[in-house]
Amino acid sequence: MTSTRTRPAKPPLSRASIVAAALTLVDETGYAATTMRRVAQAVDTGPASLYVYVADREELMAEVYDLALADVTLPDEGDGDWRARIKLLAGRVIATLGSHDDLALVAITRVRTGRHALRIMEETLRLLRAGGISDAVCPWAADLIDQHITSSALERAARARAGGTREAVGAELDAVFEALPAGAYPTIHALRPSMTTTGDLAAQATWKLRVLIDGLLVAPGGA
Amino acid sequence: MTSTRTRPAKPPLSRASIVAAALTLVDETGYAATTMRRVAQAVDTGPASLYVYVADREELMAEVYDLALADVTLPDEGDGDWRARIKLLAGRVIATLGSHDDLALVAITRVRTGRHALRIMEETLRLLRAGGISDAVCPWAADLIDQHITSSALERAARARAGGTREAVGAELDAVFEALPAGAYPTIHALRPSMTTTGDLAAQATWKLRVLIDGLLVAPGGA
DNA sequence: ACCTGAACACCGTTCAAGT
DNA sequence: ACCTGAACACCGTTCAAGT
Repeated sequence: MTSTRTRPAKPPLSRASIVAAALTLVDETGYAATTMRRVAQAVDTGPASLYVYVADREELMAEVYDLALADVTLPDEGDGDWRARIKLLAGRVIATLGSHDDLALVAITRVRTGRHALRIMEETLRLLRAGGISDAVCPWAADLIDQHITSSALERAARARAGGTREAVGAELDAVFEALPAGAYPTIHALRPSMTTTGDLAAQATWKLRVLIDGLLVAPGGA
Repeated sequence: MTSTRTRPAKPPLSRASIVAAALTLVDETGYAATTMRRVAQAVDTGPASLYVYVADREELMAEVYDLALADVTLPDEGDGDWRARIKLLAGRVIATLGSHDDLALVAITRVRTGRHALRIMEETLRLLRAGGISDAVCPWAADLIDQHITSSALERAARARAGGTREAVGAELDAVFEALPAGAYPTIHALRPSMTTTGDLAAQATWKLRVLIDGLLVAPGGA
């Protein structure tokens, strides 16, 4: 015991500690509420000090995004063929991003060049190529999968945010559909039982990935 | 000439005129820059006055979103079978939304129950059903298509925003890929020629829709 | 040389006070 | 009854002035 301090010195400010604090804040208070001022508060400094380590909020959030992706493990040989592995990988990214509120919004406004984003992109392309998808089409396919991941993560985050009110949201939407004139919207009316009964969300997610990945084989450049 | 006024009286404030002014502002200055204060300025009043006609910015933007969709024409009998028509419809919605900056962001934070959104949803479901997609799966397919429309519109808006700097963006990304160690990212490295050469954007968009729609037939509940 | 208090130029929304 | 000026509680970012 060379020190008599009863509380540890707070860690010195650094880019990594700021990014980590921001991710925690995203989880605790949401993406929109994670402001530069609140992040500064979380690391016990003033907002101006953050700008020594990050250029702006967008850059900070891009770092937070990539930190979140660090949790994604790549599928391995035991996980099946290339299609099964791509589906598994995409599912994992959706689950991970979707658990951090609207963090996936970063993908909409930013080209992501972070370490983990690249790691996942490399593996996606590798699997596509292993599956015989032509070189010209691989980037298109990866982009399509990435679009699906982003929108699905945001959908999942919205659902998580609704949380306990999930039934309320479903009921509200069902009420909208019920109120629609059956003459003008016959199909919505007829499908109403299946429209709101989101039923098995996992089955729906799996089905979507199947359409996307198995659909690669029917498009030109597919096999 | 019963009036001697040299300038017409400005139209009285109304929900419709506010929404129309907001859409114009989105086109001229962008989605994020379309603030309540600027919309108020455009209709020659103070920001507080808007709240007589709309509950908040989110509701206003939902109205703007639906107004934009008014421009989308549904395909007709001459446009081919159900798959061709769904692709055509989706393509039109993507083109329309994508031409109004990030207006498609509305779809991420909101359940859209506007007149035109419902009109398009009804037609999508009708075509899916006409194609023999099972009732249980139709809502899933419509949702998948809707996700694709939203993310593609946002991608297109981002590209339009880059505008003249398109080559610069591509070159920047290519530089990132080139700088990657070929050892750690062999596939990205190998595919680099095809990665940035976005080549024919229209062909890519068509290819994606083909994967999605033709993929419906290979998934369970498809035919 | 490094850090930051205070300020700048904005936001969305509310509500008391006017007409 | 309807409308709105002024205020409230925030933002992201900058920079002069400190240590």
